[in-house]
Parts: sequence; structure tokens; C-alpha cells
Amino acid sequence: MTDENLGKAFAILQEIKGQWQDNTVNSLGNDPFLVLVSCVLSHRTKDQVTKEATQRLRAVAPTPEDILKISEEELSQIIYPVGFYRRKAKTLRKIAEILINRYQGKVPDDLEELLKLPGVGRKTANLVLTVSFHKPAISVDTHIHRIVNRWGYVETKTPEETEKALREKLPLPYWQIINPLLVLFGQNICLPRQPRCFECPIEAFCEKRGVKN
DNA sequence: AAAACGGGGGC
DNA sequence: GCCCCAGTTTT
Repeated sequence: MTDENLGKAFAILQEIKGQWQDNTVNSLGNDPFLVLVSCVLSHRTKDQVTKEATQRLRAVAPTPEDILKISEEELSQIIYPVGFYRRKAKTLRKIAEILINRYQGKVPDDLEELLKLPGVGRKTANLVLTVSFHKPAISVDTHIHRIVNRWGYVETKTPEETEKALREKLPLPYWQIINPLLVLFGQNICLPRQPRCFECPIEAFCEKRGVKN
């Protein structure tokens, strides 16, 4: 995909994204701790389930202090349907404890510091930076990785390679919108196994129509 | 680079 | 039962 067509593709997707139901990153706001929480819960979990669990948790314990006030059992019960709930509950409590003890209860706005937190990798750290702190960062999950490779915009093997390639190539104005926009696109049209190319509005720009994963 | 980690929900 | 699912850590 050429740079010119990339711009057209982003513009078309921006136009039609209102047709799609809001997902987690598009509906939960910019609070850095809640973005962090939703990312921990989202691991190998359907987005609808992640979204609902994050909303339930926000109603009861929206801050690190609140997380530590409730028991691990109660926390597990709230997030239960996301799966791996024991491990995720432990991770959330550890993160809350570290934020309180080392960062005055605030989420750091620095990549290296974020990556030190347990259960936080590049996808999560970069998403917090871009969504909550409006910093130039690119959060690459499996959706972004799959889509930009199908487009032929990059040719990469892993999400980390994709992040590097996009940092080199992607014009800065798109850094803020690529994740929220392309995750929606990946959930509704450019699906992993059965991409819905027959209803894709940017099919003409895609170099690998119908390629799985 | 690949495997391990370790669960619910839809069908 | 078998498949899917915003990933991170360890080998």
C-alpha cells in the first residue's frame, strides 16, 4: 500500500467507524489506570467481555487505592468471565501496590517505567502512552500487526517488528488514531480467519485480499 | 523463535 | 469437546 492510499484508507475508515459498536479502547475514556486495567484483563479475552469487566471494576474500584481495599477474592469475582482471573487479579494488585509505593499512586508516562510493571508489555505500555498521555507511541496488537501486513504496508514477522517498521514509516498524525481505528476495523471487517473482504470499504488498496491471519 | 502460561464462553 | 479471544514472560 502506498503512502497516498494509506491516507485515503484512514480517511474512509474514519468516516464509517460510527457504524461499529464501541469497543474497550473506544469507550472507556483516557484514564491511564483504567487503560492499564483493561489491557491486563484483555489478554486472550474477547473484547466485549473485557469491556464489561472493566466497567464493573470501574464502578467498584477505579483507582489503585481502591483495588487494594477490596480482597483478591472479590476482585476475582468481579473480573471472573475474562478467564485467567486468578493470575489477572494478582497482577492488578501487584501493579496497584507498585504504583502507590513507587509512583505516588499515579501511572508513569514513560515507556521504560511502564515496562517495569508486571504484566505490562509493549502493547499495553504504548497504548497508555498514546491514549492517556497523548505521546507519540504506537501500540501494536495482533489486529494492527495482521492488518498492516495484509495491506502490504509493512512486511514483518512479529508485533515488535511491526512497531519498529511503523515508527520508521507511518506519518506522525496517524500515530494517535491507528490503534483505536484499526482495532475496530479488525474486529468488524478485517477478521483474523475470515476477513469480510466482500464488504471492505478499502479493498481496492489492499495487496493481500483474503489472506488468513 | 518458540513455548509456556492457564480459563470462560459460544457453538 | 473444540474453537475463539487487545498478550506477556520464560526458555
